Amino acid sequence: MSYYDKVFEVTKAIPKGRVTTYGAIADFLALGSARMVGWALNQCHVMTDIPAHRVVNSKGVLSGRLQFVTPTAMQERLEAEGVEIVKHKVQEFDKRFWHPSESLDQTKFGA
DNA sequence: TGTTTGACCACGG
DNA sequence: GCCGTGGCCAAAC
Repeated sequence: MSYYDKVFEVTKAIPKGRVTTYGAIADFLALGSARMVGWALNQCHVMTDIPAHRVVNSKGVLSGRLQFVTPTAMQERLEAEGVEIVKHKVQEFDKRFWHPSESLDQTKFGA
């Protein structure tokens, strides 16, 4: 399983209405850096089953929105799941933040 | 082989 | 708020 497959697995495991960060995924998978996560997610546009809109940067900002079909698609999809977005930032980010270790077993991802 | 780029992060000015 | 710097690792050129 390559590192981006792990990123996809974790991303797909993000609960609806919750968000996580590139850094959290990188930390959970011990990939070495959050940049790998961003790069992997950049590839996800070809994957139809990856909720990449639930992944934001460390400040809760939808930094990847420009990679979606439309710059607003990411926000709209999040709002459809109950996540409020203002100025491209997740509201109540600390409450909506989800860490992979909260639901996943790290030993399943390579450890 | 070496350089640039990227949906990042943290810190500093 | 903006920009620069250093670190991170893989892909593309």
